[in-house]
Amino acid sequence: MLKRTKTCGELTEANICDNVTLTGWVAKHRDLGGLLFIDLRDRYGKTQIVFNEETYPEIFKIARKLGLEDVIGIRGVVVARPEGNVNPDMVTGEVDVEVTELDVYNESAPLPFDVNDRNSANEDHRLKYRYLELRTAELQHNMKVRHKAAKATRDFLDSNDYLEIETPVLMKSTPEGARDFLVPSRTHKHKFYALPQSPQTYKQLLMVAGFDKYFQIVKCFRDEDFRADRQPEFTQIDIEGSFFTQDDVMEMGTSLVQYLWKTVLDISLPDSFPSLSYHDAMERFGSDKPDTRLEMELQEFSEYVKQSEFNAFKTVVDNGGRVKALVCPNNSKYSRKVIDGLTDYMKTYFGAKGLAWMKATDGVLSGGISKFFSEDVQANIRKDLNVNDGDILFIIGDEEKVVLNALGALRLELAKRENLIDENAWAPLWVTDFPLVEWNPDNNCWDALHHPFTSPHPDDLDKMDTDPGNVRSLGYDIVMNGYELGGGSIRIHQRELQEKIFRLLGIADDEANEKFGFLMNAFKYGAPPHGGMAFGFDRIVMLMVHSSQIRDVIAFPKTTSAMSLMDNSPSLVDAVQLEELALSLVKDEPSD
RNA sequence: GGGGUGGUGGCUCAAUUUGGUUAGAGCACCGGCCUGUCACGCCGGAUGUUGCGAGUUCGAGUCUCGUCCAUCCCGCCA
Repeated sequence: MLKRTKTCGELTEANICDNVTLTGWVAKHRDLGGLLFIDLRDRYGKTQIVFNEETYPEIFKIARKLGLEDVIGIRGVVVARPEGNVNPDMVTGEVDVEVTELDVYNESAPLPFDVNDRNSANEDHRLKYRYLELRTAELQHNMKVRHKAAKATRDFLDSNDYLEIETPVLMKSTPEGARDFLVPSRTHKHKFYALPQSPQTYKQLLMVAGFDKYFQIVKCFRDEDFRADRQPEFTQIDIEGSFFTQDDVMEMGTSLVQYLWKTVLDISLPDSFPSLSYHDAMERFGSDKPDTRLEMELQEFSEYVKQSEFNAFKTVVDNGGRVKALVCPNNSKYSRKVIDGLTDYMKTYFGAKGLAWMKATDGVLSGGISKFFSEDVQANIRKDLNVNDGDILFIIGDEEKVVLNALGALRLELAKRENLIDENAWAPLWVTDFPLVEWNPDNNCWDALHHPFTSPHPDDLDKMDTDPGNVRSLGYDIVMNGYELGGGSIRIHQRELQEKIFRLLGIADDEANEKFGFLMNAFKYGAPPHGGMAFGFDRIVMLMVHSSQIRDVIAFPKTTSAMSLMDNSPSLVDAVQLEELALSLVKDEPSD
């Protein structure tokens, strides 16, 4: 085998006359008759190699048969390209390698798609041949960025005295939170491990063990339904520290994100990130992960409703509901048909009962529900909400949750339509003061908003028994461009408080003991106050490469139905395997 | 669990307002020509169970129903 002396991405005119050996893939083949050009590609770039029938007829004959993606090695001489034939678009465009020796290592079958063009096939097809898609320039780049981000993470945390400690992948199943992936135990029949949804309990135990600064870049697994930014297995940067306050964690998280963006992208993020309470984020942006690259905010509208004749909204306000509005430019684009489309979107996905609107033109509000508002009220609306001619107001009235949720989604939809988001901007922020628990009307119980180990806010402890819905937690999320990059909390480190929370969440004492007894026990033996957070590593890299799908930054991702199209997993297993595990399959119930 | 979009040679797409000859084109592949190409060019060739299954019809890529897969979204994801 020819051992390469150079890569395909480094030869320049400085190398002219050098004898070099290159290895790589045939990326392009241009046969001019007695002269043949091949673009040879490896991880580092492309180099044009030349075969000449006159000088090396034997080699030429073989080279002529080469096809796309054949793997070859060549020895040759670096020569300057003739005048006028330099390719300024290629790093190596000033030189050719005239081939004097050729080895063919592997001939490629006709390709399922063009690896020079990621758009040359549908995604399911590319996923089936993911190892080919990974040859594309885009995915090669994404994997490099992912590597750099992982290395920068380790460098940063290492230099701040964090220890990377691995935790088990086979662990105890807990039904709280997301659905677990289960792994049957052979040696303990009828028992199962679970794959971790996160190493949460382990890292807390590491705090008890005295590893006061821990981190891990770790795979996590959640068996829920998937999205463009959610895969069944994903990677977290998991971090925890002892004697940390919320500010300590947020400071560390800010520094890490700044370091990552600086190191990987050479981008300087602001010295400090803005911080919004959950309440303000919901009121102003209709989201707990607001995209603050966009200024448009939800505006209070109940006052004007009270002064109007619009009974549908008046009833909403009288019944304790909310009415809020968005002001959007370019009202001429919003024909009846377009507005109907938006209304459908609001109704179908966000439970809104409708979408009211008014247009501002020639100094008045017109159309939609404008006739229900007197001239004076209209004037106030225009002044207070800063409405200009050419704007359109969208208004939703409903119970609070629906209003905020729907308008939050509409805000993003309008931003997309109006192109209001600067794609090159970075808008990091913290969201704090999350509610500790949330009422679950289906099961008639309180659910932890973050997780059951999150500490309540010390100022709200007195409300724990009387008004749990208004107890804030010491939980926080970090948000970037409308994506939740990560989140965490100060944890409970006292057995008594933890027991109290479990009871609030409707987890009986013996159940809590069975599931989390090991953690509660650990708290008996000197547990330091501690807290931390976890970042969605895939999402960080996704944002860094300006993608909107984490599949783009995972080497071998799964589909939205959690299948791997390349190796066809999940798949059936042998009866023998099942027998060993003491498992038997239930016949599929006919659906419906 | 629900909604939207899509599925036609190896790949990307096309096939004129419910339908009508032999389902076309580009890329890739095979053969031939071509000594400065870099989206090389030119000539020729091979390639189709229109995702799958029913139905309507004299006739279905096209219409109806079901189903599978992909994708985006809602629910879900402590």
